[in-house]
Amino acid sequence: MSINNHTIKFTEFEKKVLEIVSTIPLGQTHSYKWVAQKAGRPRAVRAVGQVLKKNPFPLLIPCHRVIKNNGSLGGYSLGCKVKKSLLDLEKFITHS
DNA sequence: ATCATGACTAATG
DNA sequence: CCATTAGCCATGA
Repeated sequence: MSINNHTIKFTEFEKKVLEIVSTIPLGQTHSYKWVAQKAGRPRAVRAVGQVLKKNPFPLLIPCHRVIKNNGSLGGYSLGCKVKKSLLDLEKFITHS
């Protein structure tokens, strides 16, 4: 039994974005814009989306905590329903 | 090098 | 509140 030694190639931009998203604490949410800014590319908002869409480890990297600037959900690789559920759950947890 | 692709945003009707 | 629109950008083909 072995785990394939796949080498995942990351772009600097990707690494930065993923890293940043990883820092978002439980129960909190931020916009794609926010991430873009933190990554030093204030306008690369759509690009951020691209990265999150390819997110290798959903759940491990809390990309579900990233929503639109206007407050609406935005998308999610595993489905918006899941995203919403997770956010509700986390809100519930941190609110208890 | 060029082009299409979005998990976006801000502005407008 | 909904629809459309132009601007913007890192990627991959």
